[in-house]
Amino acid sequence: MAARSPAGPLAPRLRRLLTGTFGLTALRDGQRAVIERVLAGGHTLAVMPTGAGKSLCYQLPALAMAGRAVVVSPLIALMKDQCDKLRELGIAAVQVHSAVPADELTGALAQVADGRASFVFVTPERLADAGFLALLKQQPTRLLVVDEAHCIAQWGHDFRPAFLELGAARASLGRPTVLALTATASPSTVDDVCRLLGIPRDGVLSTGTWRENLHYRVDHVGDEAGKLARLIAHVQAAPGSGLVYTATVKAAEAVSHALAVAGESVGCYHGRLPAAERHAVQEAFMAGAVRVVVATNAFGLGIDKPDTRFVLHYQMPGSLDAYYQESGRAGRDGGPADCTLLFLRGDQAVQQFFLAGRYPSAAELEAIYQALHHLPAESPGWTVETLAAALQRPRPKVRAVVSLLKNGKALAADRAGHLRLLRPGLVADELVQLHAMYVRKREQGRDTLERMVAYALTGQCRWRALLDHFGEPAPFERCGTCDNCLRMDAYAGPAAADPPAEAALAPAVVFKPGTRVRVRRYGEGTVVAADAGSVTVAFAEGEARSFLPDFVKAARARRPVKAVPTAA
DNA sequence: CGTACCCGATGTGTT
Repeated sequence: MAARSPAGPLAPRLRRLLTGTFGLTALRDGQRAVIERVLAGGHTLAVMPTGAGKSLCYQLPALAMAGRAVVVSPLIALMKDQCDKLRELGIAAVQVHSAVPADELTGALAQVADGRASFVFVTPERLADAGFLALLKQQPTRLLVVDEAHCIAQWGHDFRPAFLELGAARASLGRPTVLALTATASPSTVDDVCRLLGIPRDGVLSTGTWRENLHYRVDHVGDEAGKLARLIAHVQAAPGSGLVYTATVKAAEAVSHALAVAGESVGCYHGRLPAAERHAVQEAFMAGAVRVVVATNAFGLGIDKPDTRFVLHYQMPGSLDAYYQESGRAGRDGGPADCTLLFLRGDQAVQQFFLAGRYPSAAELEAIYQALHHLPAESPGWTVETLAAALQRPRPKVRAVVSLLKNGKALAADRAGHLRLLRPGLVADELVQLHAMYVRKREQGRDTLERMVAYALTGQCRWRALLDHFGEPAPFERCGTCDNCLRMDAYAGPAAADPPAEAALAPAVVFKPGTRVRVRRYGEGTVVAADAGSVTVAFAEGEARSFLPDFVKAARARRPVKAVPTAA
């Protein structure tokens, strides 16, 4: 999967473009392999960290191909940025989204229709619009770029289903070369993206996830008050700029207030703030006028402050993907940075709550499907909006169901957005089958959350846990810098250097093979093997399973036995 | 208890 630059000089036309148009003398690691593969027509998913020069990976081949590139981006702000930069280079770039002023939009659409625009920046919602797609199809598209492609997996199945319709859009555009770009992708995300966009397995080029300057740690806390006190102490002790992530708007406001009271230079950022205020907080953070920003996951995409020295999580996110994305915003300048998760077991419930409301229920699917059989009064057909209003359901849910039915070829939308059933009269069984995807997604979501918790509870090297999750081999035995590695060093005995003051017993205990233990929900068994990260237990039925040490207790004592350190 | 686009309703200030 590693992106390796092929030997030999760069093709002259690429070199001319690189120096002439972009004023650069050389390509960076990983860029060349992506660019040459795309130029050869290979569908590609490029996984490279923020700041590694992802933009050039699509801009250079698009110009070299001398055809049009359609660039899908999840955020209007990102599109504006990229579009403006290309225009400054004298390149014909247009953008089509709701924030484009009417006069500019007219010109942009004209340039889309007659093919003058070399780059067309669009939201996935635009690309799902039949009217816009028809306009786009008047001219050939050579390259389809999907920026921040992990959004397909992260948002496509519920929050912004238009991402899942990229598959249909691609087919409709005549299957141009596809280039998907992202900074983080676990195997399951890679799978989603590749399947939707028709990217083959060998089209995944990755520069690797490990960054030795990030120091991970998990602080286990017993209650909310203790957590807040710990957070304040952390922030006060930490040098430089930093981010504090919370799971809710309410917590973001409470935590930023508490930090302000404690005398910290702090801003607050979440999706419920007016755009102007969000902008002001972001600018102040970037300029260093505010040292710390407390934010929900609204703060992230497109933000790059390389000298961010710490990222603290006040509440766990719902997945290790999200945790790595957010914590990975620290230390992009290569300098040392701390990534700390304040772990309170009860915080898992917040994520479970989000998960419970994420996907439409079978009853919702049924109600929406049935309503589509009857035309609304005095109207040529249902739209997502009128349907949501008539059924008094949240619009995101209606959108998700409509998208599911479209992908199942049971529904189509015309250019005005009116919905038409292609397969009326589906029986309950067939609807259940359609709904099965949501059931699977919910189960997946539970597993994903469990893995986040497992990361917090593990006694193994944090970087190993992260790399395992991203399906990458670790280039080391232990990172040597995370909290667990420091603890293991402390265990190693007096020979080791001074154990750090914060080194305490890991929450995980290590059981000797042969110990009788009791496992929650599984009953009594015998330890077969164990390390700091997991315990394998054999049960009477002859089956052996592995568990997190926290779930395993000594059979008689009914409480964790004292840690028996094995050779670390 | 979170994440964004989009679009139409309503409001504000200019000619």
